[in-house]
Amino acid sequence: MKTNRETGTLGKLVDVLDAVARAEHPSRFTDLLETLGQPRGTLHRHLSHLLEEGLLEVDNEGRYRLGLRLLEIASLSWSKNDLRAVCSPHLNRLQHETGETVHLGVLRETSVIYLDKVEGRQSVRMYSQIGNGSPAYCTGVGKAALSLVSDDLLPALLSKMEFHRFTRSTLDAASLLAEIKSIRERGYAFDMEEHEQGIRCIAAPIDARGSGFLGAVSITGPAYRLTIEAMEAWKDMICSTAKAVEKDIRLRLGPGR
Amino acid sequence: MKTNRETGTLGKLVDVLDAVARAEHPSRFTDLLETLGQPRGTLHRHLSHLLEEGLLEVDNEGRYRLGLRLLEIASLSWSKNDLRAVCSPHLNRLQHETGETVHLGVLRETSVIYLDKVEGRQSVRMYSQIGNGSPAYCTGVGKAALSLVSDDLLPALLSKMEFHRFTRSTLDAASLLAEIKSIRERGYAFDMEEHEQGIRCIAAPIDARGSGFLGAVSITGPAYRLTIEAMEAWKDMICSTAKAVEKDIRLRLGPGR
DNA sequence: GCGCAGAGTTCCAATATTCGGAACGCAGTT
DNA sequence: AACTGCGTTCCGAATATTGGAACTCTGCGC
Repeated sequence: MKTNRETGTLGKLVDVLDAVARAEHPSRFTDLLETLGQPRGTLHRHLSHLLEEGLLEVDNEGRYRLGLRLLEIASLSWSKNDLRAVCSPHLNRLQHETGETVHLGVLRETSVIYLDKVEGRQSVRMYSQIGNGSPAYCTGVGKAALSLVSDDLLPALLSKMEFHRFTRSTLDAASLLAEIKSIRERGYAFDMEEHEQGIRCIAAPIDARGSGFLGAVSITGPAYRLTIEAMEAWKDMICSTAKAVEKDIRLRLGPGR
Repeated sequence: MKTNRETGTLGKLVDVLDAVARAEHPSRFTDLLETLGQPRGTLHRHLSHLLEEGLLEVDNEGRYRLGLRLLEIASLSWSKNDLRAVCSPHLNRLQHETGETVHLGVLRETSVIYLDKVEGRQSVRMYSQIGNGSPAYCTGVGKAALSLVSDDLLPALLSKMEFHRFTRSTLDAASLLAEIKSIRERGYAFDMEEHEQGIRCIAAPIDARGSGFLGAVSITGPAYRLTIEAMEAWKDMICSTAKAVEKDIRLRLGPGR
């Protein structure tokens, strides 16, 4: 369980945050002791420091939760995200023209992090949230973004993935590579209920390498509305949206100091 | 600029995060050097560690931004927040019955942090405000929450506030205390365009001391719709919502392990 | 009431990290 | 070629972290 990074104290502190974040229930001291394998004294000091900085909170029964300070900082991170800001009007337009839920996500290692979302009017409640990480290999946004990864980096990335079979249609390691090739040819990606049964999606990649991101926009909805025909009808719209975003990014990054 | 906390290394690292978060534009090495007053070598190491952990990102022009990792962690923090979860259905109902935007916020020191928001109109759930901190003394949610603070803690809290006059109606230190007293009597708070010209709000306090929070729900909207009459008509609804939330919290906290 | 077990806190000498001044590299300028 | 702004690397000294162990405080069972 010892991740070997060269980040000294910070690494261990982040480990603590992570353990608290991932835990199913609010963690008690002893739970963390076991999860992290840090010595008692050390863990205790880590916890008090994190508490004092507001990154963690503890209730009167000694259960640790993530602190509000994190929300506060992350909210700033979100509001200042360039890619998100550039995409915002495009997402709204896409939502308006299709009536379905529209997402913006970026690739981070082997998962997708959703940066923004505009919900459809007729919103069937789907679980997807801003900041949420989902596996790249079984989401439209993820596969579209993966299609931008260059061939020399791809194998390393794929080898880091753990392929869990969420539905009957979830791809495995072998078929993913083929899928990526065909996404490159088509220029857009489908998610045919590969992550969640009954939920489909069509996504187009956004190459924002210049600003350090590979991402995608997607249109998501229930399978009975996102028929093959509907998706065919929208493919040009979503691809041109992605292109428009890429252009906006170049414009903003070029002159903008 | 040396904040004297006893959090050793962590304190300095958080300072760096904070500096990057607060900066108007993405910061360069030298900017941070000046803002933080840390020695070159030290700052350099701090930055590389934060980079390696994904808490910061740097573009090819050496400008630092907050990393996505923060969004990811904060999203977990948000989704697991008990108060938020308990309130969610109540907020939806309130939004539905009034048609206006509904907020949930909690008090953190002298500011309010918004935990959730249900927007009027297309029920687009935006992250925008969530996590955002606003001053407590000039927002409905803030003043309602302040009304729950006990008299012996209040002076210390008030003395930490900086009263900035956002609009003609923004309260100052003197009037805030009187206002808090009358909120206690009434049981709910108004924001009569005290933070933003043309925006009003009515809020009811939520006492979740048991789980460590003081908060409030609010209904926000333009002054021309939130007339005195409209707010009068909603006061019972919002107060009973707050009471219902408090009851739900007790239920959930009591038996809940 | 007594003692035991579990959970959390405090202590402190040994050690590994951090600190921070100074020197170095590397553009782009004059 | 010398200069200046910007960032990186180095290394002895200073300091924070480490982690074992002892201590406290419950609550529980006998």
